[in-house]
Amino acid sequence: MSVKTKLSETKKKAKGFSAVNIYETLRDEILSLKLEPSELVDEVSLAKRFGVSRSPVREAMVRLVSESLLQTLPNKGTIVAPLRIEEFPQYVDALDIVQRTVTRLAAKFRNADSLQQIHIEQNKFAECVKQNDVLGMILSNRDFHIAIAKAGNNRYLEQIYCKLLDDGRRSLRLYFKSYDDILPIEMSNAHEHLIDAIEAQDVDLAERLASEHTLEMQQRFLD
Amino acid sequence: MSVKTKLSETKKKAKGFSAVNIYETLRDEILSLKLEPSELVDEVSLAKRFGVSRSPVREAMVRLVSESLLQTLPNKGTIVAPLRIEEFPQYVDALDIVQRTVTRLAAKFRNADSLQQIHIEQNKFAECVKQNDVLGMILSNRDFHIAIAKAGNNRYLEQIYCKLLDDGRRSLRLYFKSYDDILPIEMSNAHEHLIDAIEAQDVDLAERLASEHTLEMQQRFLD
DNA sequence: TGCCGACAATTTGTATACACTGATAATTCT
DNA sequence: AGAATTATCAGTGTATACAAATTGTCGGCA
Repeated sequence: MSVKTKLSETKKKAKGFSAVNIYETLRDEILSLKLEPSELVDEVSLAKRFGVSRSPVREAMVRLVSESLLQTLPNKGTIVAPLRIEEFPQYVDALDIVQRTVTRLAAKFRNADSLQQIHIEQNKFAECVKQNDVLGMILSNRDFHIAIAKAGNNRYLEQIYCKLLDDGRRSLRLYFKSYDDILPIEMSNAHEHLIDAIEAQDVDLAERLASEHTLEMQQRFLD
Repeated sequence: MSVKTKLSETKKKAKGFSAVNIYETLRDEILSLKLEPSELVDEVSLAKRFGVSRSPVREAMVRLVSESLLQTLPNKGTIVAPLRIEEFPQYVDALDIVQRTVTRLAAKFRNADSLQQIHIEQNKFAECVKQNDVLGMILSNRDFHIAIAKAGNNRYLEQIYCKLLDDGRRSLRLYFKSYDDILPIEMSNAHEHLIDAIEAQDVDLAERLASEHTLEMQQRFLD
């Protein structure tokens, strides 16, 4: 919502706007499960929907395929990448490792700027939880952890972490959907503790809290 | 070389062949520094070079941009992603962490199949070193480590690791170029020791050797 | 000489037309 | 009726034509 309005208000149609717009819209719809996993998407309908030709649609789709958010079945069409819940344990293992690493680095290298940014994101997150805004919560949770990763001062790890977090958005969405999108208010607490550890530069505690945060999520998911 | 011939021999022009072919060719040329960092590439020359229209070229380029191997300067053209050597320490840090993790996992979960695959890749690597084939060595070094990652049984980490290794191919190429492409014969030894540790399921030793392997490379690079 | 404006050239972004391929439906033959 | 064959179709892959935007250049003029 925010991205779309911001861009479309600045200029109705800058040169390379369509493709990016379509890409971001589709990506968001895939990650928020507005488009269901394994759902068929085809170029002509999307072109009609966005009021453009197939070219920009195709460009967006190529990008999404290269990010494994779409999947082309040769001579059968293109589908939203299936959500393989059986891979969830593997996913959590990977996330845990990377999350511990970046959080530890954050505790080591955080400075005034990055700490402030982390606080800002945490406030957004808390607000979403309070208002029971699931989609917003999932997004701001991601942004919160990315702010931490940025504090760790390693672009490569940050990027890896970002991709992993985005990969997990669909699973999170699925999880909360199964609970009628009701958010437990105490969700913010874990984040607060994490911030404290980072602020105090207690690297070991930060890493442990990050790990517990992940494993707790996994525990809740497996039911 | 091998990829191109293999594909073109199977079918002269299968349906979606051009775009993939162009993508793989360009990707290989970028990672092997046949295309220089920051070099300008434009769609029409590539289309002429590959004897196709702009469409498949564009598709390939979109993919490469999304993988950060190309970079589009708005209204100025597209260039090969610059090689930021100042980011090399960050890169090595990230690689070290991931490499230690996947190698440790490999030592834990390796089985007969994966061990055999690791041996096969190591043999290829040794052969390249013996013949002083730098490009082949860089590739088979990557394949060797990926074989190890596969043994670790985590698709997510494997993918992350693969991307990191590919990102490093240009730096490696640059390094050996500066030494007139002469390979030290003892390069295979480190790999052999690593294999032994994995075979013996000595997770700590495997992790330590992996780390030493990385740091040694970093040391040699910084001169 | 130095500055300004128009115009040409380059390059990307988008639209559209055509071709090919595999799948499914329809039809025919036994 | 059942199997095989043909026809149709949906969808993507590729080619080409056109539009938009920016850079640089060239001429003119103070």
